[in-house]
Amino acid sequence: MTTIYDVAKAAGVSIATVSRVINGYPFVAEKTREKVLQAMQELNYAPNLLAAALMKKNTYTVGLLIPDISNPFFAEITRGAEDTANKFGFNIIICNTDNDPEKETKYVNLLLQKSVDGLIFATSEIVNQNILMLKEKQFPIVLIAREVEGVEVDVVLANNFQGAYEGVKYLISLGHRTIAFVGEPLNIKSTRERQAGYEKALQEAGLPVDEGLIITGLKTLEDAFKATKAFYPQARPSAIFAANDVLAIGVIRALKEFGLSIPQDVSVLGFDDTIFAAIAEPPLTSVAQPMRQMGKMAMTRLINRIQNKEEKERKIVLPTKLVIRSSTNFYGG
Amino acid sequence: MTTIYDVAKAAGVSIATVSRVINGYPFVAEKTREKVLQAMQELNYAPNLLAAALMKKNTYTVGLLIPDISNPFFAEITRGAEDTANKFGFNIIICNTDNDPEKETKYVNLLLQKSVDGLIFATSEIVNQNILMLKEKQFPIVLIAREVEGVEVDVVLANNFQGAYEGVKYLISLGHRTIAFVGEPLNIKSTRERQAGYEKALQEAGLPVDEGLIITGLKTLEDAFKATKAFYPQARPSAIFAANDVLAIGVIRALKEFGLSIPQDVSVLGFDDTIFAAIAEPPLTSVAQPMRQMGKMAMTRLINRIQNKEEKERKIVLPTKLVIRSSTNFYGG
DNA sequence: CTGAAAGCGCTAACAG
DNA sequence: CTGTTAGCGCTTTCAG
Repeated sequence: MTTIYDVAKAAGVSIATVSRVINGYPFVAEKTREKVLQAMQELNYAPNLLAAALMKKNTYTVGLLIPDISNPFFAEITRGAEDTANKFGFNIIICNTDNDPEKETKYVNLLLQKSVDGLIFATSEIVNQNILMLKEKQFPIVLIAREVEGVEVDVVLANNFQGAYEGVKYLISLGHRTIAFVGEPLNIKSTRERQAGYEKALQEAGLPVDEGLIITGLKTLEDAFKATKAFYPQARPSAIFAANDVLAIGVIRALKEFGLSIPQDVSVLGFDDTIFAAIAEPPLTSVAQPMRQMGKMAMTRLINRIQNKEEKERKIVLPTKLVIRSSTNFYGG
Repeated sequence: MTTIYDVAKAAGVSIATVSRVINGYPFVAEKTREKVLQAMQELNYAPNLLAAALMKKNTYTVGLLIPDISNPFFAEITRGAEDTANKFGFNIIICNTDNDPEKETKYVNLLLQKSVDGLIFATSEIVNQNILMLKEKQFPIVLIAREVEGVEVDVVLANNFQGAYEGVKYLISLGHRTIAFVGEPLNIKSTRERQAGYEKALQEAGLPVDEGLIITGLKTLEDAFKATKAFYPQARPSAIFAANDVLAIGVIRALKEFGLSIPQDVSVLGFDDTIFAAIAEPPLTSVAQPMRQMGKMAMTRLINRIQNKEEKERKIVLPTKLVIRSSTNFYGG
């Protein structure tokens, strides 16, 4: 490994001068700079960032804690985050927490020992010890996709309420009057907001909010499949709003087993607009969360915070967008 | 930040001794060890791994270069790799290269400056400068999913030939006699191997290899869709083997537009068994690559290499597995 | 078994 | 504008 000493010797200057040109320090004679630059080139020198970090107190590395990278939703967020990290010369360490607080804590501690400059959490539903601790230390963090109440921290998320509201309004505009809501567990705030948006749209249209049409607590495609098999025969909605794409696919699968056609017999609306929506059969109309954009914003925010700690915490709410494909149609159409 | 000096002072020993207990050095008096441990506890001390790395020459961080984390295939590999990295106390930095050699080079250089202990490449189709350079430096690397000819490096991949062979044999056992092959560009070695497996199965069954039934050079769902629309009417195979799941979905979509039912009219076989296979309609029979396993093996191998550099390079070929779902059926069934 | 001392490769005052 | 000198926080001889 060639070090700053080798360069200094080759260029006939002191290591301080070499350090100055490495870091673009302004008051270096043009001639000296050139000598140094040339020596660096010739020796194929690249500064050891570990050593630099030890003094400078930053590593240009941040951690990204997500439940599971194999979930396309988080993979998209990660892509957005990594792209902008890269743009600013940062790298990201990814950590799959599986929503396990202990795993999360272990990761956080390890990353702190490695002196990462900041952390993005795409994982916590409720405030936890880690976030509190980091917040207290004034360590740069930003939360993504899920809001956490009770602490002032930066957070970026999509407008779940508005997205659901507009999606259901669209179904109503298609002539649907009996619209079911199929969602995840209610302890997730985004589920509650999506449900609220659904109800608001109904109410605004003078339609009743029927408990029998609201099924929540569903986590998997299978759950949605079974729930639909169970509730559809009595309820017979003409449209179903599923609070995420995977649930929507479970719904569709169950409907098909009843011999129904989508969207001729029943319209189905999803949420998230992950890759699943495009792959589904029929391709799913879905409320798109700007996943990459969320990753991008979160990272931008984090880097900002890293470089300028005194900024005030902010909640950034990104708009959703209804992506119309083939799973929705006019009532009776 | 509390340092090793604080602990030493609190425990009434030298920093050398503290360092020894941190690193589990054996010859420390039990009493001393306990004093130190207690001081560490009380001060809530955690060693600065950056400083340690500067001396020890390892960071317990490795880089993972993939084309795109938002591609479920690579996301699965990443999950497998991260899990085992974590198990061994390593972290991974992920890098999306988009198959761009320049981006790759930039990442490699940056990661080297950050002193990562090793690198996994899930990206390179052909030998490139980066790999050659790293190999020459004896820097620990392992390649994954794609074989690269011309260098001796560790590589882990699935048995593409065998997988294709068995998949097509299965179609033949179902009674199919006219089986098409729909694949990616032939400059990708895995495509060539899958095609070879397909041909071997046909030949072994005494079936002709018909050029008109072999379509390659396809990259996207759209490509497969269009290609199928174009070739199906003349060729009329009773089964189609698509060399990956996304292509299979494109094929199915085109077939449905012809008013055909899957698998009653045409059987479709995919490859990879990504999440898409389960989501597809109908759920896809697919040759599964053990993606997580591949990530796991690659990481295991890398860590081995990091800790024991003189090992010999190896090529690890993992078996595939045919996952039968609903897109395949008896000929005429 | 333990401590002193020398560095890992770099940055950051401080003189000059 | 440039060099000297302290470290950053830790590991590792080398004595003892």
